[in-house]
Amino acid sequence: MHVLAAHLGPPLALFGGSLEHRDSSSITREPVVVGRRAMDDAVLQIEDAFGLARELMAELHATQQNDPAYLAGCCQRIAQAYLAASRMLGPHPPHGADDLSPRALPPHHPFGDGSGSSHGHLQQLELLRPFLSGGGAPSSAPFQQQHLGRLLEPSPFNTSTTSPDMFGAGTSGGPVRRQASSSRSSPPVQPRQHRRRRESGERMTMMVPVQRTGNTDLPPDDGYTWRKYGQKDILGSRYPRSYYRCTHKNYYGCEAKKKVQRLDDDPFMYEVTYCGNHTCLTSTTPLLTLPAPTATAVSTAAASMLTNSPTGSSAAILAGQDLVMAPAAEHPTPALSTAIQLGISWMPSTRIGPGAGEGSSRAQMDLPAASGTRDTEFLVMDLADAMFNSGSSGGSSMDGIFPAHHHDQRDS
DNA sequence: TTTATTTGACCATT
DNA sequence: AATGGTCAAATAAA
Repeated sequence: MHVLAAHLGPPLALFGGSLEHRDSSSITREPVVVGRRAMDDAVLQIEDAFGLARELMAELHATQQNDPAYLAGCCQRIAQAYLAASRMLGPHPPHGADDLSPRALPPHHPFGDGSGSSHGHLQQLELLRPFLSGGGAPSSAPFQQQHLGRLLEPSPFNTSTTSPDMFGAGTSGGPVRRQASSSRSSPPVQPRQHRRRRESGERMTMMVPVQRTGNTDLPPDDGYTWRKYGQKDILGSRYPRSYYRCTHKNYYGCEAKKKVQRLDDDPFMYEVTYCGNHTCLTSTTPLLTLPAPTATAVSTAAASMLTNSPTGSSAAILAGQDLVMAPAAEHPTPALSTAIQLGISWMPSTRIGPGAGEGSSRAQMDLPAASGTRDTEFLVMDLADAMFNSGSSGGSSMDGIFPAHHHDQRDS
């Protein structure tokens, strides 16, 4: 419960906020003709399905797996994911596929719309998975995946096996573009694989005020650690746009990204666009400082958020540690409010030390607090998590902890 | 020495 | 061709 609530922090707040639900039309597609893009999407879909299956496999050997309803839900999600892939690959859906007719988005894509289908509720819960870190039924072991996710190795599809263009185009194998300035002897130069700009489907945009303390040039911390990988001047915008990816990409293959851009007409406000979901799972420990909400309340909040129109006029503003419901907000459900409050409470405890602003991308250290309700396993998890978060994100110091997780050699 | 940021080039998409 | 997104060498910072 604590653990679940921990991940209802800032990210969950996004769902009640001034989101712009952007839909990439390329995701909703007709599968009849399997073109290259459709094929790519199908592969991604399969990867997603496989990831879910892996999670279930890992969980089967974990501690709390004997909830039939929960397991059934897991199986159903996996089946949905595979069926989605199947549909993308051909015009003839398998028998009974309609019942499980998935969405056009990958099963755990955070920002799918999940509306209008009979299984919308399930989808909606699934959409929250990266934020809830528990995609199961609300009343059944809702936070198992919190730990499950950390036990998981990086998914195979997060390596270069299936997406070499995205993950394997590093200095080790890919073409060297700046050979003139490179002192290394370059390996046999192959034609650079065209970088496929993965269609992340939908993105979520929110307005975030500048930090009110410290360096106001930094966009506020959102609870995750990010590493800046680019900056671009945008046509018609006074301020450049910054590109961030999750700091933990190299170890957990976390593909979460975000773009941050200052608004022209309001320099004290940032537009933050999140793309992709976190597979790294950030620290669970901040939860310990919270009063424990019921799993039902949290799950209801999540579902309520998602059943509300994502493009609704409710404007949640994440202001560093504050999340403010703008006056224009439509009537948020009580559960929604609860979840948002959880998010608020979560923020301050996640940062220790200077440079906590996201711009600095400094590591965070979350020390596990004593809790009589958590068993030893959880404490070990927290310890590992603390190590995870305290360690540098890309360096060799992590090798001793997660030696097997080095799939992306690009910038290591 | 290690890690993060900067920044210009490259690439995909429109 | 224009534009936005990403890569990766160079550089800065810790």
